[in-house]
Amino acid sequence: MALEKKRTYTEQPKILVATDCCVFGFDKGILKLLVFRRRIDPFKGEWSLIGSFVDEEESVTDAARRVLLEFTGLENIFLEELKVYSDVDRDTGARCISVAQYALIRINDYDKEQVERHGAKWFAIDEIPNLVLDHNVMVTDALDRLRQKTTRAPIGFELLPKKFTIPQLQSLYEAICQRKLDDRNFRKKLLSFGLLIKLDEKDKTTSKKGAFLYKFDHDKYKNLEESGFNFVLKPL
Amino acid sequence: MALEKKRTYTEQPKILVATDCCVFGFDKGILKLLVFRRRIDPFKGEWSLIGSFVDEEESVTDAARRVLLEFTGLENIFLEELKVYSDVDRDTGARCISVAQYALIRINDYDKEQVERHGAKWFAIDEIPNLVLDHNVMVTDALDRLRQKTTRAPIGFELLPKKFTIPQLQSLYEAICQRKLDDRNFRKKLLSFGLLIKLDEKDKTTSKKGAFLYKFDHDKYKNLEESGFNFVLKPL
DNA sequence: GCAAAAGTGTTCTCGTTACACCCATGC
DNA sequence: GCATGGGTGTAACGAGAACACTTTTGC
Repeated sequence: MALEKKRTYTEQPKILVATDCCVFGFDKGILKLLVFRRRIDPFKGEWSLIGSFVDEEESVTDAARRVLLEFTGLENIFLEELKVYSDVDRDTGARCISVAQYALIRINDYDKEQVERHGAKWFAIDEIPNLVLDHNVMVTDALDRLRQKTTRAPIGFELLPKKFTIPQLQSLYEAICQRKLDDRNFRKKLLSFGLLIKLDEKDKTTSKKGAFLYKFDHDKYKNLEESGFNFVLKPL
Repeated sequence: MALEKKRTYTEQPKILVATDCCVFGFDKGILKLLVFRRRIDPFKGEWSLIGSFVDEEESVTDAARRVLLEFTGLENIFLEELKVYSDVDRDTGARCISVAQYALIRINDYDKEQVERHGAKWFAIDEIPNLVLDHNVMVTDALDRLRQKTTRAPIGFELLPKKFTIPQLQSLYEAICQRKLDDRNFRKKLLSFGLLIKLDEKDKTTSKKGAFLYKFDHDKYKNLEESGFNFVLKPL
């Protein structure tokens, strides 16, 4: 009866708690992950997710937002808990559990200087190098989650500029789903939600004709969501 | 630059890590939660989820399985991580983060003596009392997750006896979804997966005619799942 | 013989899929 | 004027929703 013996908080073992963050970005049709050179031993200098130990005076989320701000200069970005990695020997440096998270950022918004100063680098998701500890597993799990979640919530928009074109949006979903989608059906479906606001501007960087820019209507989505609406993109 | 200063593991703050488990059962058409009387101060004697601190020598999952075994006598039950609760002041006893989990058990399999010895009790999910700390929030979140998950994975079966009838299964889904389902459509859909094995026995406890018993075909499901099959029950 | 739960089929609707051509423009 | 990517409509199909009656048997 372990619990019978341990009646007070002070007799309990304390544990190192870290949080590691899979930061995804989307650039020119390619989904990318931000990694950096680890600064502490063991494995100092090897590729690692962005992370930190959790401090006494902050929640796990606070800690994750703190490192994200430090590494990218960005605040108010999409961040969601993935899962806890707590195998006793997962970290060869010390017993340490890690709360993995994933974040989605607009790849052109971040502070490039800040990123470079930290030795961070973007890798295409199919070219991710060996990472320290169990970080490659975290990335695999995060990608699975991202694939699931994007089909059931409009979080893909977090990876695009505030103003985007339908072809851009489609290429994002194609990168996430790892397959080609039908132009007409994709456009029809996305517009049918009534959540995209068509602007009077065109983006001409990818074609001579130019593609109309849209904004995602966050307010309308919030309202719809509260009244039981479900964003569902595909039966996968 | 918090990280610049903190270069070694040994300078890091350690934190108490607990795991709390929402244990669900299903009995006579009602979804229930197992809670118990807390044994440590503060709030000693009040209703609480089943939980424990995580030990140096075990993973979070190990800790959860340890308390589940201790409280119910059950092993090999469905257990999944929910999320981490880590607000700095969530626990008034000490800084402590908790990894919430949820478990599904066959309500007649557990060891009743063991449960009573721990002062545990089943509550219908719409009659759950005030629980200590943030445990009521955990339960709300666990119910949301359970509702989501049961529509996308065949985990409902974990709450029923190994042999069950279609009407039983339907009443389970009705309890989880909180609404009446159509008999014919439900039966048709569930049987269409080809994952239920019809037995030669009937259960006569709820009707004179008796209803045929079925088993869930776990092996077949594993195979189908690997080849990309998705169990999808409803678009919610 | 009747109450009470188990079991069974069909139609309608709507969303998903598949598919091919014209449009606007910079060069 | 032509190459390039943007934008549009329709028909066939399949899955989900709605809906009512027969069967079995213990009392």
